[in-house]
Amino acid sequence: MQYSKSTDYALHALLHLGHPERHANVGIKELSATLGVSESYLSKIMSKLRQDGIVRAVPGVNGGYELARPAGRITFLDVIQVMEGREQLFECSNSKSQQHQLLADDGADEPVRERRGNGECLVEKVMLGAQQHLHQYLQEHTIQSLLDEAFKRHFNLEGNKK
Amino acid sequence: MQYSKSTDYALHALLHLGHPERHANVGIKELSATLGVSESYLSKIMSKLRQDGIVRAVPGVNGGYELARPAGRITFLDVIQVMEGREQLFECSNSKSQQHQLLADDGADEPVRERRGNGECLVEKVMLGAQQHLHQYLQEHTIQSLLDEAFKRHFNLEGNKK
DNA sequence: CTATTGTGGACCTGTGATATCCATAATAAA
DNA sequence: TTTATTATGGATATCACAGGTCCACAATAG
Repeated sequence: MQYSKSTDYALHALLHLGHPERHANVGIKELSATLGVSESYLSKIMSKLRQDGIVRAVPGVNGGYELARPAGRITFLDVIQVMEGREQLFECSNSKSQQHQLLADDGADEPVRERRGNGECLVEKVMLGAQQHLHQYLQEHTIQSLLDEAFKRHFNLEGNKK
Repeated sequence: MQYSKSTDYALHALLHLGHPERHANVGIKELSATLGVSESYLSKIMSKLRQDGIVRAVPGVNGGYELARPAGRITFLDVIQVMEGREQLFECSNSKSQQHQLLADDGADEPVRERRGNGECLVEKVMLGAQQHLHQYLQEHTIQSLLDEAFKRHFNLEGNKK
């Protein structure tokens, strides 16, 4: 259970695009060279980011990519969901509510069922909670906030050197 | 990016074993029938749980499985890590610290590097934070806490019916 | 000794991640 | 308008892994 390399590449590419002293359009060549990823593969990723409105792309001479909105409004969650899809973290495979009566007192009049009629599995419920926690955290971190952090460190290091 | 079915099966199997009115050893046949999963596949999963000390197994007539420790000390995280492995949620693939200078001011004297010499990638750092949040949540939920929740609901429903 | 029950290895299949290559479309500059 | 540049999308290849089956073997109770 790990985020894919595509997500890695996407995040780093966006950080490059979000750099304050970038010119408007960054070509796939520059991105490819910077990240050390092949142009062909990286362009697939950028294409996906474009389809989901994270970046804009312009073909032709001097074309390239740029962020479609301010870096502060591109969250980690946004990027991850584009690359990894929006399925939920966990799905109970016993959705047919078969003999899913984990807690059935055999022979009792009122078996306690772990899953109730409304298709609600308690395991799934816990995992949904986990997912919500995760997503909330990922939403609080944006391309911009990471850039800020990087610059903060830069200046701290500068200060220490003197 | 989703937890595997094995994790699903494992959690449900443990809930079955954790049921207060279970006899000591539950055979693979009973588990298989309850979960609706083939014996052969489920036994692989139980084997794994045994190797990691989550359950105990005894072969032979009247053999079967039982929890190796109280249900309150078997957390969701425990189970997930057995089934999914213990790799971290995200790993920066640019570990060779190549030209990973995402924030390099071209031509500036002091390029700000997103990754510093100590192999610390800021993207990875954010993701590690996410992982910690997730793990903390998953550690707070145990097989026992889910059983308790199920029984609580049971009695609430009972009350409503009268 | 025998029936029962878990263990572990070999094997199979489909799917998805990672990646490459190429033809095509769009665009700016000459 | 032509040409060079740059992004797009389809086809394809490879590989690992999830999910699953089958079987021989070991351990155990009666």
